[in-house]
Amino acid sequence: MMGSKGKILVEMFERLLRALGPRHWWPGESPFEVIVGAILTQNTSWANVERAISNLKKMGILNPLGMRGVDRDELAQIIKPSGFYRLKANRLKQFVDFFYEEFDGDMNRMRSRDLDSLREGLLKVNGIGPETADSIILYALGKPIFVVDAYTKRIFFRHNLISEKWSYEEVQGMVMGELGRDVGMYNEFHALLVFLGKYWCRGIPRCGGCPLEGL
DNA sequence: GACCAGGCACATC
DNA sequence: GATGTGCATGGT
Repeated sequence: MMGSKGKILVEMFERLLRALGPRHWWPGESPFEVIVGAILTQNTSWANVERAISNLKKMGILNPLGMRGVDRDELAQIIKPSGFYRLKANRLKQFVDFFYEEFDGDMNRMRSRDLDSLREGLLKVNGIGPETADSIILYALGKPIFVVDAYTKRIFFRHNLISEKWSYEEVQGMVMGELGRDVGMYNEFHALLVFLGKYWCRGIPRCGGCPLEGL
């Protein structure tokens, strides 16, 4: 039996999907590209990440072997447009090290690890926090975990589903408890919330005419 | 020129 | 556990 918050969440999801259509997330041609994007987009606009991704593709190093081979300082210059570039070059290197140590650079092997131990492992990598770990698990590996981000918190708070001070795990736990495990829905819901946050709350009008008006 | 963007680690209290 | 700060580019 679904709680009252669950009903609001479902209504929210259905309205957003109907009004905005499927978002086809995550943009990226491979799981590895999705992971790199997840790290590069930390506190950074996606437009800037796209430039960095495009540079990586041009250099032919948007793959595990290529990224392992490139020099850290050179990598930093290549991803410069994404901002925090020295920091992020380190983080990408740390992830690739982890990827080879734990999974021998094999995405299928990574995918075959169970969700909880995978999340635990990812969180130990310096530079991978809860949102990045969950984005990797959901969007690169297709496992059922709900991704929380700044937009999600803001929208849920404004619709009285959470308080402002709920932790990441509390928000995530609420959603997963109410909705049950559904990879397809988690995928679409998070994408829709980000889209709404970017192009409606900030971009175009304000609250007037918003698909969630009155909820 | 201020403010923001699909966070995270680390220092300090 | 809560709060503050550095990290850096490019768009509005």
